[in-house]
Amino acid sequence: MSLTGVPTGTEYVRRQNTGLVLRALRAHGPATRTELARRTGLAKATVGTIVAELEAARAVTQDDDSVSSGRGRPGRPVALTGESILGLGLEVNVDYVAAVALDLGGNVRVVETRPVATAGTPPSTEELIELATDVRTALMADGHTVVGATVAVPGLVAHDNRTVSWAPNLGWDGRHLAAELEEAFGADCPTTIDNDANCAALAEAAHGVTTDVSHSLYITGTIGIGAGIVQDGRLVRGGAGFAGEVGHMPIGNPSRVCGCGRMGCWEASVGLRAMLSTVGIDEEDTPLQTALAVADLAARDASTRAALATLGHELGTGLATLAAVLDPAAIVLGGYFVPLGAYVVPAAGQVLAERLPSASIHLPQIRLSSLGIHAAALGAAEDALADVYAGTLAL
Amino acid sequence: MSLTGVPTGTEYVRRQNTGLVLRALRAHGPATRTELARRTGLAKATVGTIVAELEAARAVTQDDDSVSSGRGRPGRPVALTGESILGLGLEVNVDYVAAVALDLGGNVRVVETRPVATAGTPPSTEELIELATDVRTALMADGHTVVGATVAVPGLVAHDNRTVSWAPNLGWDGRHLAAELEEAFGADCPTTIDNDANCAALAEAAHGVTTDVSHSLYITGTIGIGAGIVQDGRLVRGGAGFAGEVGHMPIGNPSRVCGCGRMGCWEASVGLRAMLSTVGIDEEDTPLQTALAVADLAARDASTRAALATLGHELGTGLATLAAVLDPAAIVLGGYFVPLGAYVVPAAGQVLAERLPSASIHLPQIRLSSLGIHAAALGAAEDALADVYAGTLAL
DNA sequence: TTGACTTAATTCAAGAGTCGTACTAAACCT
DNA sequence: AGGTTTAGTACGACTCTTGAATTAAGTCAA
Repeated sequence: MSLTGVPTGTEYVRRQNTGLVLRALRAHGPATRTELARRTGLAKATVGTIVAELEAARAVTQDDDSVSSGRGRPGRPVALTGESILGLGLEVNVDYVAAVALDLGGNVRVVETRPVATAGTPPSTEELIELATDVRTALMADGHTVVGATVAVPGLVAHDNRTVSWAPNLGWDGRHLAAELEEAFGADCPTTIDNDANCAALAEAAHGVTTDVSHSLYITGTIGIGAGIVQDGRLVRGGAGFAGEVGHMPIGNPSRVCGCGRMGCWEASVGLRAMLSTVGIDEEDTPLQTALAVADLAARDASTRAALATLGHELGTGLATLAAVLDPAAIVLGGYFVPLGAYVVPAAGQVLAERLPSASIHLPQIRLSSLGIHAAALGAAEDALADVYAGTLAL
Repeated sequence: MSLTGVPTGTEYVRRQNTGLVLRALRAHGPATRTELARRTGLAKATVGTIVAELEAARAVTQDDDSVSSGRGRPGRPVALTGESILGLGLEVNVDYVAAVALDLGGNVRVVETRPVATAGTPPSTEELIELATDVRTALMADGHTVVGATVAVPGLVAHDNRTVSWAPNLGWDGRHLAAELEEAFGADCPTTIDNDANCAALAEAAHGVTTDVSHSLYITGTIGIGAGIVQDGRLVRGGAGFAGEVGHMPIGNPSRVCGCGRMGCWEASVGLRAMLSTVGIDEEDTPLQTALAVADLAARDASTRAALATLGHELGTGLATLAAVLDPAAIVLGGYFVPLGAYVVPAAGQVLAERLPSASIHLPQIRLSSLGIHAAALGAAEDALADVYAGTLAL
């Protein structure tokens, strides 16, 4: 309990209220100044000056067509513009690097994916930096301003959100990735790093299936299992930034050997490899293709369906544990679970309901991710814009 | 992602900075205005006006003895006073109700415990209200101001922090406890409710063994097992307020029958009853007395020590799971674990270390609670003062 | 077509805060 | 007794929000 907080001045108030206006525009769409005053609780005069400032910063634009609501002077709505301020989201994975640019209106402006240069080896830092700088320079050439970048990494990210602590699939121990990217960008483009599950959780909360709740849990499902935890709209990161490393929880079949060498890890029961070995299918190029092949088989074969139900049972056991600890309103399954949802979710949901700590506790809903392959990159872009919506960033 | 936040004015800035000054005084003790300016980063003039305001509100007092540091005009330090502003913490348990009054300086002014009126039955709401009003009127007669009250309840508390959702040990389903207490207090004394594990976690973070970290996990150990989760100095409460209900996680010996009727709940392996049945001792009046008796036996008997080590192993399995999810810097064991720490912690720590998701992750320290029986009530009192330190409360 | 009406947006002065500078206060040192 | 040094205050400049007054821009009805 050391001293926390910084001295606050009146400019802080302006920033706070600017963020409020931006969030009001994002949450409920374009609106006149008067309507914004109603939404935010600010005085009309205040909204007026804030909107003027945002207009000068090219964050919002005046809609030309004035909207009349019957009587009186018609209002001139302002809308978040996609032309100026963008957040850049980057994603590194074992077989590709990807970039997503998101504008203030919540629209995806750019999506670019590049497969790894030499197949079989993970991408190098250079490949990521090249993609990032390419996309950024292209955007700037079009007159956009990239206010920040965030990289989603499959691995442990230190609490400073600037250093990769451990990414065994990439072989990137302890890299100062954020600093390297900032240097490559040259100019002012603050860059942070985050875990891919965290980013995906943010993406679902902002654009996916958990926009309606503020406490959610995202489960990645590939070879490893990870979690992104959202509580009160904010990510739970843990003391050192390593929260959500749920793949190696001692849950599920205790006799299964995990890739980490231990026995009984959760991902040894519900990870992709475990699923394949119970179903008896070979791995394809990507987790998603593999899952689709399994889904195909399950549609025809009852024993495959039974195996997937068993896996769903183990999945539910872990979800019940997580739900007891975190009490999420919704749990989102991502990765390979998405194509197999029909076969896995019922069993998981049943275990979840059975193991609820008390009947008074609302059963968390299990939902399937809707964002597809670029969830993490999208969440990273959202994160890059977070400072803008928070009002922290001077525009 | 709905619209969050409220309009902010300049008075908000004052409140924020007032909280900053109060926290600076709490964290590092009495100080002159100049020293406070240095600690907080505020201008000397600002500190001057804030201190004057706090003095008028009788929150701080001028130390009479001016402290000279060699040259120059000596400073006149101000200190948080214990005479005026107090937080009232209340605790309900199966066999007693307790009250703790805490002043701004962090000193406990009053501790009062009342055993349940009719032995064998849990306390009634009336007994709690009587204790609360008695203590409060006595404090007010002495000229103190009670700025708020918080009740620690062994059970589920709804997210509004005003309603008990489920307290099977008390038989208090759905009570509007906060409203009842506020009515009994009559005047202005905002009252909230919180889970006892949450309160104890707060107490340890403010006055116990986790003052040095901002991410911690508190485990209660009585008949049931609960957890209080602190992340970034704030409690993690979950979507409906039910986070930390870890007693019924499916962890540990799956063949053990839990009091809830299910199999394999964690508390069926590490709860007090489970411990007693493995050790072969009868329950005494309170969990603590029971634990002391067991500790006594363990000091002499090797098989008891072995049984406790086994229990420690199951404890460690659950802690490893929790650590993987939450990444706390420290884990605090409370309740009956405290007297048995020497026999239980080594085994638990070993499992925790073995099951760490990655070698890159810092091993959470296992610590024993230092606050004794009144941890929850103390944490409740701390919670009642939280608004003051946050600067939210007008004094 | 014109004037009343209604609603949107801006202007303006008042009030609340912080901050840096200048100034006063209170000790010690020589 | 006067100089030096540090603590605390007074004051004007600046920022920000707010409510009231004012201006702007439509509809509606006669």
